Amino acid sequence: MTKKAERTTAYIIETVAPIFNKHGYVGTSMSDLTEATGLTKGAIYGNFENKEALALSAFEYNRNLLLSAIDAKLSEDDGAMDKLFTLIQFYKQYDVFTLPMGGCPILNVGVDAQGNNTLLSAAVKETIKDIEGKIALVLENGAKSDELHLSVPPLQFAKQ
Amino acid sequence: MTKKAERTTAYIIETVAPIFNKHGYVGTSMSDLTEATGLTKGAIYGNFENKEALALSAFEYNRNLLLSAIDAKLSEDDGAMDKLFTLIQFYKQYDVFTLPMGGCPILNVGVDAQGNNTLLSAAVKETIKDIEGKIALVLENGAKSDELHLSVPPLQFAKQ
DNA sequence: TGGCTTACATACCAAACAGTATCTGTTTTT
DNA sequence: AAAAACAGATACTGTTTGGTATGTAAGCCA
Repeated sequence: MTKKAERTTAYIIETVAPIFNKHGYVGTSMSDLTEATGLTKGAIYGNFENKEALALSAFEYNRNLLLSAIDAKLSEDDGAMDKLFTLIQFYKQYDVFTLPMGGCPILNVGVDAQGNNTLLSAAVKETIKDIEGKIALVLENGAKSDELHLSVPPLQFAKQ
Repeated sequence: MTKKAERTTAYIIETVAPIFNKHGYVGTSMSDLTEATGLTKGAIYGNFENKEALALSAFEYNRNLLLSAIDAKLSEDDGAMDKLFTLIQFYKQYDVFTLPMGGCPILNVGVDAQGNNTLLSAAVKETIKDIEGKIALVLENGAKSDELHLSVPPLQFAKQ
């Protein structure tokens, strides 16, 4: 059986992730989090070093949700063109997908952390590169498509 | 001669606008603003009712900067297609234009105020409609172009 | 130039902030 | 079942928050 603390750590992240995503880092207070989780500050600070570490974990949680959803969509089809098509389909209903986590985490955290939080900002940039890499891979594997993928990928995320 | 208070009110807005735009509403403290302006809280609260009113004025200041820049670009040419072209040119160097005001105010304030600030959020929506209206007008005036302008306009701003 | 008015500074407030030291109850392990 | 380890609650810290009441100096008009 998983240790008690591991479960509450996961529980905290799950509960806290959409709140951080909606209200931003500075816009989310520890009181908001204790209220939402039903736990106390002692419990939260027992599982996370500080607020920033918690926010980082929360972002990574949302980020993984998003990345695995993309991976799932990409593995549905075989052809490169088909992959791209379902990916575009996915981004067309992107807002309903990101609704439960409080909007696009990349956009929200990206804007929020811009001038405030170095660590979060770096994590966002890395995630964007990750997704760009995934798309670039699809393009490269499809030998029929040209190499315009250098300028196109960034536009994909901004659309939402 | 303009009254003293009017000038300091304008000075406060000019100084404060990029700060609010960069750090967000909650991310900007009154201390940040007193430090940046060199004034005291008494001075600021003498010219603005509260923090929210100040943030709103700051956004409207950035918004006007943006809108008048668009208007200036649009009045350069005559033909509808030419107007659209220079508009796209403008959005291609949009990031360097919005750099002095701390990034795109619509995106920044829009994301920041999403779940937090009703007034700011409404002001952003109104601004987006304004810009959409300007583009729609260009499309309508050019009789040669179709009426795809219902779905296209929203994409223009997200690109940055 | 005098006296009224406006503009700004000073000093302060209660509330909320992130964070922590300590204690107690509950799991594990032996 | 007893001992050791751990998870979580309580109660508190110093600091910063937005906001204000009062004091003072500058601006303005007669």
